[in-house]
Amino acid sequence: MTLAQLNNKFLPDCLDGGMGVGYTLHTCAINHLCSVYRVLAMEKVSIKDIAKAAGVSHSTVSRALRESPLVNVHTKERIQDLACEMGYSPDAQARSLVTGRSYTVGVVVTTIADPFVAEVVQGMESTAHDHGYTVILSSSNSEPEREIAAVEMLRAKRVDGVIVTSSRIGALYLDNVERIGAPVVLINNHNEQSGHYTYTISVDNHHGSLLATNHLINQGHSRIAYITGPANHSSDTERLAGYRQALSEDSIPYDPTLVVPGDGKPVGGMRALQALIERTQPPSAVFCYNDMTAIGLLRAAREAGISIPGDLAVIGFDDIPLASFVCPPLSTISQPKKEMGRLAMEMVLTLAESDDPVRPESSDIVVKGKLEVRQSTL
Amino acid sequence: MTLAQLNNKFLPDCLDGGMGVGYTLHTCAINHLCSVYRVLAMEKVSIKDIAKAAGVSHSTVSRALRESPLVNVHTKERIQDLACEMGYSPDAQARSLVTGRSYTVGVVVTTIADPFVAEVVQGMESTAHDHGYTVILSSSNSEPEREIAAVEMLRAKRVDGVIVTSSRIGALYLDNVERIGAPVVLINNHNEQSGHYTYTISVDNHHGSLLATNHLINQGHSRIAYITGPANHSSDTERLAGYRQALSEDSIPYDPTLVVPGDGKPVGGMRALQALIERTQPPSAVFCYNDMTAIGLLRAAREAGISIPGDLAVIGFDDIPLASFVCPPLSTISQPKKEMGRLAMEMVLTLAESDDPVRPESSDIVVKGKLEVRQSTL
DNA sequence: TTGTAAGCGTTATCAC
DNA sequence: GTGATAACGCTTACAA
Repeated sequence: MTLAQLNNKFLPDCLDGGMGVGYTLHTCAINHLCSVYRVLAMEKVSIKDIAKAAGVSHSTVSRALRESPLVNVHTKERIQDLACEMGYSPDAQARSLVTGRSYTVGVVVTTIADPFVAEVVQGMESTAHDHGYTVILSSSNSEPEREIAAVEMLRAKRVDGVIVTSSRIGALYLDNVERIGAPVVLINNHNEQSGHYTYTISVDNHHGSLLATNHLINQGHSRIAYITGPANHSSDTERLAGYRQALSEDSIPYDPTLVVPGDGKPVGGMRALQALIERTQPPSAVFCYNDMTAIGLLRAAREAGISIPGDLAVIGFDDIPLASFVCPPLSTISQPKKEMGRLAMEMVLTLAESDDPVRPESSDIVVKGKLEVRQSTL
Repeated sequence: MTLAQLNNKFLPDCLDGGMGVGYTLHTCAINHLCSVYRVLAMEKVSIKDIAKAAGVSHSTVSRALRESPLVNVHTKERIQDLACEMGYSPDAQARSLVTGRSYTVGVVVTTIADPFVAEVVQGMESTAHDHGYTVILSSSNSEPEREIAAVEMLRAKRVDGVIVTSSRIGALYLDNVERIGAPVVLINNHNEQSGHYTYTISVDNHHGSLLATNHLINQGHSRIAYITGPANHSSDTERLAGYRQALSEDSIPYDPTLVVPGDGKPVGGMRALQALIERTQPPSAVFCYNDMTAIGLLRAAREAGISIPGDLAVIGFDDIPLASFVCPPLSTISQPKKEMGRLAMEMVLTLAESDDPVRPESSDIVVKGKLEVRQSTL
């Protein structure tokens, strides 16, 4: 059976919908047809191959495949069937080369293994998907040079936009941002001296901190400790400030020795608990920079025989999925993670799709966290 | 100052290393130079622009930028400096179009918010990075048609390979796999009737199940329940089989009523506990399909006032990060998640880079889990 | 050592 | 309606 003969056997309902971007081709029934087609499909079939087989020019094929009205409905169908039979898959790169849009956005994270990050990324991916975009994932491991290398790589891949979570890069970054050509939005940016000419999504750390500290105060605590996060993160500075404001609003004197250093990870929380219980006058409650810190603290407390919340009330920040499953379930400030991912993606797509060459100077969305009361403070 | 004049001001140490793929361009000191360059960088600069500025042909530029030996060392330097100054970024898509390699692999997951998946993906991403590849992430939400659409999209993006985790697609898939043109490796494939002409990485479910059940038996238990995972997953079938074999090896009669349905999620575990304690003769130990199930069960037990492991010993499967932090810390079978991600990525890259057109019929790597004893069984 | 030209798979602008 | 033809930015023979 020759190719010409096969080409005459058109399948009627080969396509199950408009081809649009051409991703629905797979549904055609040809899958189960003559194995000769398999072989044909092996060799990448291009628009030109279809043109040759259909006896038309490649531009006609292009039009037919993109549902252009500028093509005879009959030949359009014929071409679509043929494309389907031959196992055609449009080359997104070639298309991007001429259209200038890749329908791809780059996402730079510290590590995807961080449950907080993972949920944010899920929000991003799903909204990207809804808009017909795909996501390139890149990890920075919190190393600035890896982060900037990732951005450069994304530039080479001609992404339509970039989202960076928990960026460590500040002023140095901005120069690169201007060169990248695609919009860059930062989510929970951790750098102190940024905040000019950028697009950001971030949680209101100060507000969340007020919620957490006030909750502890309302529970009757007045000796309240704060375990810090990693140094030089603006989020930590802001959370500390909120903690101090809550204290002062209730006329509770601020005791700097009750601020003990952590690192945003369980081990930091474990060490912090040690430091706290060694004090002559330990606190009755503690507000931790984040849930991971609180969870480490919880674990150390269990090992040290300290009852939570009896001896010590504990509240965290983030509301990672783990928080409600630890023992006791952890009170915390819930960040709308998926929502933030969604917002970041929508912002970057809006920027990418605006044909207005001059973008707004900056755009910063601040979302508010929510107090989640669980057993660790009751 | 004209472009020509600027072009004469070559920066000496503009590049800090071999250009290779051209991702190190950003490090050049020009960042802080004349703002005229900024403007130039705004308009995408191509190899031809550099050629024009340098007064050579664009092929010479191409060679210079790729460290080809076929170019005068002096002009090479001149061109590299120029490229750097002008803020050149190579177009990976254009390059891919001609070389046929995109240095990109697609990763399809159920959801990245699953901590198990996230860790596997981290293993993938980091080894991809080490090999100079990038990762496109796509979520299937466990919906077969979304999964297959994702694969089709990846085909359009001309990825060099695809990794699918926890695939639900079976025979139907294989046809598509043959058409994709790029190697596809499945990791912890969940489909019953697959297992021919594919490349897979999976954990030895049967073996892990033996470990878990034997551990419970060694602890003196003989009434041991099993909470199943989602229906029709081969992993569940295999774990159940391992459980049964362990029982029979110790001459413990198999009681089908001790196998209660779960769904692989906490809620399934919570419901399962309810079912167990309502029995006249409840089990003294329970082996859960996975950690999420066990964690739900733990929580329900706490609420029902059942002591773990006093009243009921519990063991899970997976060893997600959460497992060691719940209360009591959960005994489980640890899957080498990052390792599996690494193996999958290396397999797909090996397949992609082998210029041998005929690939091995199939290649299946089975890794063994490890018993992780914690307080929930002691 | 360098330049010319062809081509990768598209879309887009013209004519016809 | 359709078909040449020219891009898009790059690599790579083949010539010079």
